[in-house]
Formats: sequence, C-alpha cells, structure tokens
Amino acid sequence: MVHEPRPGVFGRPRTTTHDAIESRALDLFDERGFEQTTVDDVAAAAGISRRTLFRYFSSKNDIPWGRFADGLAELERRLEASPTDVPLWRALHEAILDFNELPPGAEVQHRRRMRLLLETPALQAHSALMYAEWRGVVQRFAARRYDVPADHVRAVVVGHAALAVSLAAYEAWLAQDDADLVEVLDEALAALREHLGAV
Amino acid sequence: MVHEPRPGVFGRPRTTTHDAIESRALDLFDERGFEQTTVDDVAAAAGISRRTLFRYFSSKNDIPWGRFADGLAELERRLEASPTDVPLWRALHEAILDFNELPPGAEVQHRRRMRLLLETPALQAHSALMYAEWRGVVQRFAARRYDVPADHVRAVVVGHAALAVSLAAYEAWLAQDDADLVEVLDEALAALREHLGAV
DNA sequence: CACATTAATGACACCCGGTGCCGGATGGGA
DNA sequence: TCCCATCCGGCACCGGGTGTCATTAATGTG
Repeated sequence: MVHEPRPGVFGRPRTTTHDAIESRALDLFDERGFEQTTVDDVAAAAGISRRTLFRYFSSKNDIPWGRFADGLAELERRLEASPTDVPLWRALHEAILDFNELPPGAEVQHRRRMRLLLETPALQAHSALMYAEWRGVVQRFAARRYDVPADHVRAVVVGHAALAVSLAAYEAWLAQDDADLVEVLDEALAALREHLGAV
Repeated sequence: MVHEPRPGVFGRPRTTTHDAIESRALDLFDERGFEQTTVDDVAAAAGISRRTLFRYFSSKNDIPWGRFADGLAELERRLEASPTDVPLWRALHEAILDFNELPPGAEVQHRRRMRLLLETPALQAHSALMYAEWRGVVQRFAARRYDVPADHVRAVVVGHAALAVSLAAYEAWLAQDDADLVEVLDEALAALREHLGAV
C-alpha cells in the first residue's frame, strides 16, 4: 500500500520507518498492555513526535496490523493463479494455507502479534475492518468462479465462511501452544464440512 | 441485561429511558449521519446532560444496538429448548430464523437500524464485540451437542459459520429492498452447504 | 556559495468520546 | 420534618485524532 523506501531524492529524509515504530510499539504493548500504552509513549519510544506517528499509522489500532494490506494483495494474486479444475472450496483453502505460511523463525513473533490482535477488545473491534477487506478479496474470487455479481449471496457467504474457518483456527492455534496452524486450519475446515453434512 | 422499569421506589425518579434516547439518537443519525452527530447533540435532543447519557449507554457505539443483549438471552433459551433429534445445523438454523423473526410493523425500523450498523465503519468495528457474544451462545450450544469443550475447534467453527450465514444474509437483505429476511437466510445456508459439497 | 525547491518533522490549538468526582435535586419512608 | 436512596448535572481531566504552520534537511541550479 504505502511503499516504504520510495527513494525520495528530494526534501528532508525520513527519520524513521513503519517497521521501527511497529517494533517499539509491540514491545510496549507487550510490557504494559495495549490500553495502558498511550500514543505519546510509543512516539517517545520511537524518538518521534506524536504528530509524526500519526503520519505513519492512521490510528493506534492500525499499528499492530503492520503489513497486513500487503499480504492481501498477495492473497489476491495467489487466488487469481489458482487452478480452475478443483472445487472452489478446495482452491480457496489451499490459497489460505499459503497465505498463512510463515518463514520458520517468524512463528513466535506471529503468535505474539495475533494474541494481541485477538485478545484486546479495542483491537478485536478494529479487526472487523481488516477482515472486511480480506473477505472482499475472497468474495470477488468466489463471484468470478460462480459467475455471479460480487455482492451475490453465494459469493458473500463464501467470504464470510472462509473467514469463519480462519478465525476459528486462529483461536484454537492460540489456545494450544504446540498447535500447528496449517493442521488447525485443515481441522477447522473439515469440522465445518462435517457440520453441514458434507462428510 | 439492564431491566428498565426496576420499580426504584426510592430516590429521584429517572427522567428518561433507554428507548427515548435511542429513538432521538437514531433520528439524528439518520439525518446527519453517525459520525457527524456528536454525543452532545444526542444528549441535547434527548433533554439530558451528556454525563447522564453515558449512564444509560456506555458508549456512543452502543446506542444503535438497543436491546440486542436481551435478544441474546432469548436465543440461548430457544436453543436449549430445541429438539435433539434433528441435525445440529438444522436445529441451529431454525433457532436463528426465530431469532430474526420480527413483528409485522417493525421491518422498516429494523432495516434502518441494520443499515446503520452494517454501513457505518465505526459501528462495523464495534459490532465485532456484539457478534462475539452472539457466537458465544451458538458455540456453547454446539459444544454441548457435540460433547466437546466450549473452546474446541468444532464448536468454535460452528459459531463463526452461523454468524457467517447470518451476516451474508443481512447484507443481501439490505442490498435488495423487497427481499425477505427468512428467505435470504435459507438461501445463504443452502449456498454455503452447496459450496462445501453437501449438496 | 547563495538560493529556490521539495518533503518531512515537530509544536500548537482544537475537537470529540469517555471517566471520576462531587454537590444538588427529587422522591419515599420513619 | 428529617433521613436516605437514587438519579441528575457540571466540571475537570485524559487520550486519540486532525488541521495548520513554521522549521529543518536534503537536492538541484545559477
């Protein structure tokens, strides 16, 4: 979305980056909790002014979401490239598994972030807006495959259901320390199919 | 949740009610939009002080949700009384249909409210917290029927999926003026079952 | 080197949602 | 009449977020 380096040859150079701010912020959120950390605290820790922080992140709630928007674009590309000879639900599931794949060392960090996002009320609320964009991607994909308008119930419900599986899996993954995210995603989808009589 | 009359025989009598405030507020939200209406505006229109308004509603976002919490308790009772000889998904769907049944005259009002809730970003976000409680009810019901712990993936995914169907249905219902909510709910569930291969 | 240009920063004032606190208003009961 | 319970309004205050503007730090040009 926002391209970081942007070799802005002109003008005063940036004194910080999204990543630097995010990193300091997550440390503070971890130490004191999200609500107990003020934006001024984060700004001070990052060595910038409060006003500048809001030029990098449009709200305090946006900070923990990091590069989520970039991930969305990737999911969209991945879906466009998915095979057309397998059932929609399976193609979708494969893409979502890829989407949730993470580099080996990143698991601990990802757990911290997701725990924060899923267990902080203010962030749970804000997350709904992020999920809406995620659903939008899935929904448009389903609409193309079903050859219906993007706002047709059949497409909309697929978006919501895919999110349902992912969120259920994340909750289970967080609840159990040794759980594997991919396995839990598989399990959640299987449970849903069984629930609805698809066996 | 909060019982309105509560024959508070003692003390100064209340000068307003939840319903009165809500009614004035929804009018203003309709006229100027949610974001453009300040809490002071609502308080003034309701003839009370800002401070008092916050004693009736814990946040501006809570106002449009009205008696949702009461509805939850009813859903829970309805689920407990549901027959055990039909598949879980069908029992659940029937209960949800009942939950969304409304008195004949209330349709227009309900549409206004739901449009506000689903199309205002600030309220979309806040809604996630309400949905979480709704899912909790469904989830506990599924856990009992499946005889698994309440936080087991199988139960969690059922809660999320039921919400998925309801939300997809509401979106479609709002998008089409002459749509019938019950029909759309049926259609959304059928679409999801078909999507997942249950035919 | 002086100077325009560009882009980012920081400080300030301000708005709004929300909370803690307290004094005062309004009723019923002894 | 006095007491008590309950609700109300006002005020000060906090934290998130925005609009504005002067300032700073770089590049490019004469």
